[in-house]
Amino acid sequence: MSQEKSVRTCEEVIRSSELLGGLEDCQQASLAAISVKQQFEQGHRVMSQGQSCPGIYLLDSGLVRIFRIGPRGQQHVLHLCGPGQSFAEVAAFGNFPIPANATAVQRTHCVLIPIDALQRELANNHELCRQMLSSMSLWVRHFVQLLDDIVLRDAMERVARLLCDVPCDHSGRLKLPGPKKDLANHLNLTSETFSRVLRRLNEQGVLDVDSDRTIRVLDSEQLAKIGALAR
Amino acid sequence: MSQEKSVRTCEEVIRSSELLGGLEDCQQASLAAISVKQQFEQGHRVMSQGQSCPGIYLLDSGLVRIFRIGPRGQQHVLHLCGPGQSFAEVAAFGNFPIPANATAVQRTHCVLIPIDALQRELANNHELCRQMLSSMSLWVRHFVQLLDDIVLRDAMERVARLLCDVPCDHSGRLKLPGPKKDLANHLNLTSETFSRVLRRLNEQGVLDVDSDRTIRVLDSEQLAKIGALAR
DNA sequence: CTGCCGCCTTGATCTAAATCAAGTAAGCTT
DNA sequence: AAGCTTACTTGATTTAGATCAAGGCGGCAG
Repeated sequence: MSQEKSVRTCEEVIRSSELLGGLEDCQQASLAAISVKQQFEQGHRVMSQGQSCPGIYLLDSGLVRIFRIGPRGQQHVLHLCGPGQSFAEVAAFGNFPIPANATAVQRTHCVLIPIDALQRELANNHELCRQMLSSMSLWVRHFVQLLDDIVLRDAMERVARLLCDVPCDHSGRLKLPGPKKDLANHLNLTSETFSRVLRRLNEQGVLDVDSDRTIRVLDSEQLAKIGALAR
Repeated sequence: MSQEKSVRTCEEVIRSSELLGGLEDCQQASLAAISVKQQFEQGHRVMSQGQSCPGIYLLDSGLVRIFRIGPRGQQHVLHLCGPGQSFAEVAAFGNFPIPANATAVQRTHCVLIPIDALQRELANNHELCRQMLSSMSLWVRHFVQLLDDIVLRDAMERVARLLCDVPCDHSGRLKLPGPKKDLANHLNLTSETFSRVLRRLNEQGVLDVDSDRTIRVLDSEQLAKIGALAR
């Protein structure tokens, strides 16, 4: 139900993507021309570490878990990739093998911009290059922030931060962008700890956990303070 | 003593830098033409979070600690920047305020490529753009690796990895690239833990700690195994 | 309807590494 | 040479969060 989103064209997906949405129409069109639509069922592997990079994936709908695996088989979720976001860009621009794994958390529709066409475009299109350089800089900054969220902040601070970053409707209601266990893991917490933190925030009157993945923020002031929003 | 390195010209420093060493001579020359030499004394602040980015710093000699500060004043060392390396590139390319602090660990000589000249060069020089895009991709990969070293590996594994990455002379002797406390902090360990891990590796016959910052690797096989070098 | 399987919650216990607390040693400045 | 300071080592104790264990609850397959 509500899976009729896949009617969007490649060009529409490109236009509404964070990575390429800023390009001019003609550039978007030329990328769209050589793009391919792909669909992944829930739980299916999208790519694996070490593979050569097929290109850039842009998400139309669904959710993809990007993760790495440790020496004892533990997973770490680098990124929960939602609609409008992209993955495998880093390997595509850097021309190295895929550095992480990806599986579909839900059924997912996406557009693949094949690597060779992309490289051709990059070789010719200076403006594209400049924009992607800027995007990659932001991406470095993002990971640096994640890194020292994990290093410098405790469990409650990390969760508060996450909640502050999730878009929130008029009445302070927000929807978690994925399963709690994946969100927790992304913050380097167990789902147990995540759950306990939410409860404590609830007890302190900062939050109200509605239905499963919906949360109402009662005191966004306090939440921001816990998150220590002096980046 | 041995501080006579500062005789190198801007162009020489650019040529031997990891970031810009791959450029053509004429490009290097044009950047050198507008570069400025700077010197920082031990302990001096080079830049602070939130400042606007003055440009790219390339290290000629010395050592710079790049770090962020947590809500309780704790530091996290993102990068110990040595000769040939650079810092502030990310903010320069992304055009945002400096996201970290920097102080000189020792007296440091470096070359600053001012931001405006750099931006001009980037606007005109497609090849430069492409190379920097590739560099930033590698930089993302680097931080992702650091991130899940910290998340997925225990203290001994992290230290083993660090030691494997440090260049090592013919007879297995290597020199730590900075003070132990900074290296430890970079791996999200205290210097106490770092010290204890080295002792254990010594007891296990993998290492022999020579003088203060020099270590002889006795069993590099074993060291690599502990580091789980299946990236 | 029933049984199973993920996801989540909650409580009890455990543990890796932090923190605290002494030192030692090397490099300075005076 | 005496006195500082900074880097490092080593041991004892603490702790945040992980792990283990036991349900609860909702969805969906049969």
